[in-house]
Formats: sequence, structure tokens, C-alpha cells
Amino acid sequence: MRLSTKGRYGTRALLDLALHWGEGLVQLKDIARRQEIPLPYLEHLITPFVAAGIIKSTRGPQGGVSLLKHPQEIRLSEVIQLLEGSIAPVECVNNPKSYPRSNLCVTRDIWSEVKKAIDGVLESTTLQDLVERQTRKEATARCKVREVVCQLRLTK
Amino acid sequence: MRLSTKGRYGTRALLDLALHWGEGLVQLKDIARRQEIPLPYLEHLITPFVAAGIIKSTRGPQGGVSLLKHPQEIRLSEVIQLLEGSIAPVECVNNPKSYPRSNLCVTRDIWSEVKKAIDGVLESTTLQDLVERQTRKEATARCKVREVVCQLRLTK
DNA sequence: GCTTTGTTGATTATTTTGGTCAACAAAGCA
DNA sequence: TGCTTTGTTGACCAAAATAATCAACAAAGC
Repeated sequence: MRLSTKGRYGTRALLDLALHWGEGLVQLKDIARRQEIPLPYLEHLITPFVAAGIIKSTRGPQGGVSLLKHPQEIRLSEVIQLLEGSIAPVECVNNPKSYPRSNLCVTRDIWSEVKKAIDGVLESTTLQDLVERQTRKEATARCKVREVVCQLRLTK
Repeated sequence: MRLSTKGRYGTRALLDLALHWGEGLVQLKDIARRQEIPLPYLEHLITPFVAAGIIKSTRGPQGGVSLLKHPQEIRLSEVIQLLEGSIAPVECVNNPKSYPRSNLCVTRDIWSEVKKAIDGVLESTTLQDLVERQTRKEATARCKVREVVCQLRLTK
């Protein structure tokens, strides 16, 4: 049940773009550097988002990519779907007709429930949610003076 | 996020054993035939359950395997754990210390929530639950006479 | 001791993963 | 115009995981 690097890298790349929302174009090489993703690999990760109209790209000097939709409008379910395809744990959950015994198969029902549980989390989380969490985490780590235990330890 | 055949076959094999609970030993070749699992492969799938004390095995003529615990006592989470290891979508969710930046990583938090959602389903489902669902499904398919639409079509 | 069953470890083919590389296309600037 | 900078595309490849298979072995029962 592991997510491949495609899913992990891709999500980080989209989060990086969301963090730069409103700042114009962001270059792939900068995303690659910040998120520690090989640039030639990142290029392939971006493709499906451009095709899906979620990312706009511009070539040439000072070119780059940026989100076409507000981070609030981009659900994680959509991101993972584009990167990894369906998150269904088994194929027959996507395509019941391909599996003639599916109407008697109880294990299939369970995998279907697992899929719904995963969907529940991914559907209800947007890139904007991630941005806000990140901002909150960074604020906490910045060591507020009046706190007894200095949070700066976190940045070590 | 796909389950491998290990997880699917193994779950079916355990369900098969649960369906024969109380009937003594079941031979691997019968499980293999009913569940359409290659016998030499099934042998390897059974091993971890024997090691974990969930299955008892006896060699020799009329030997076979059987559950050591009541199907009610065997959770799907345990089954999948033994077959596939942790269901965490990313490694850093299992082992936060291995990933020094985890306390700032918001994507990790989301994968952790996904893991919890999956766990929720698998922890709350036992083999006995699957047995009961199966029984109920078969009863429905057996075409109750007073029903207008004959459910026998399902068995085609 | 022979047969039937499960156990174990080695081996293998195929597929998926995780990239890399090179040729290309468009945009901007001298 | 031609050069540089960026993204695009498709071919390619190595490594790892998957999904088995096979053979030698061990125990149990007749």
C-alpha cells in the first residue's frame, strides 16, 4: 500500500507551487532544488498537471510554471489521481464488471471500504490546507519569546 | 496504493479457513483450488501466519492447516500487516525519527491521516465479519421464491 | 519404508519504479 | 536573424519488487 516517489514528489511539487501562489512563474529547477527532486524526473511529474489544466507553463527565459487554480480549489484526491491513477487497493474495485464474481466477493467489498476511507481524507484536503498547516508549523518553530520551552530546538 | 497479490491471495486464503472454522484441517491444495491461488505460492503465504501463531499446520496424510484463533479474534489489520508489512503510504510515517525534517513536513502529516483512515477500516473488520457478509450474500443469491426479481441471475 | 502432506531456500521471469538522456519547441533578447 | 533560456516529449535503462516456480527436505500416518 505504499505511495511511489511519483506521488510523494508530485505532491511536494504542487505544495511548493501553492506556497508561491500569486508570485508569478516558478522555475522547475527551483522546485527541484527546494524539494530535492531530480529535475529531469520532475519534468515528467509536471506533465499530467499541465494536461489537466491545473498548471500553466511558459517556456523561454524567465519562464516557468504556476498554478492555474487557487490552492483552495485543488484537492489532494485530484493530485494523487493524476500522479498515480486510482488509489483503489485492488483493480476490481474500480471496474466491477471486469470481475464476474465481484457480486459474491466479500473481500472486494472491504477493499472498497478502504478506498472510501482514503478518499475521505484526500477529498477533504486542499493544497491551501497544506499551505496553512505549513505556515502554522513554521510559526511554532520560530521560538516565541514568552514560551518556557524554546521551540528553536526544532530547527536543529 | 495497490495491494499486491500477496495481500489479496492471503486474505482470501484466511477467509477460506474462516469459512471452514470448526471442520478440522483444511488442505492447502483445496484452498489453492477454491481460491485460485498457485499452490507453491500459497505455501509461502501461509508461513507468516504459522509463525505468528494464527494458523496451526499438520504434515502427513490427511494433514492440513486450520485457524488457531476464532475468526472473531482475527482482525484484517493483523492479516495485512503479516502479509504486506505496514500499510503506511510512506515510510516516514512509520519511522518519524528516520526523517529529520518530519516535524516540519506537512505532507507527512497527511499520509499519516491516510494511514489512520485505512487502519480504521482494517482494525474494525474481523474474519468473522467477512464470513457473515459472505453467508448473507449467498443467501440473497439463492433466489428467494417470494421475490419478484429472481436473484438467481447473479449466479450466471 | 512408502506415501502424503507441509517447510524452506534458491532461482527466475516479468513488471514496476525511478530515473536519465537527447532531440525538440517556444519564448525572449541582442 | 541567431543565441540563450526555459519547458516538452519520447526513448531508453538499471535496479528493485512482484509473482511465482522448483527441488530438497521434514514430519506424520499407514
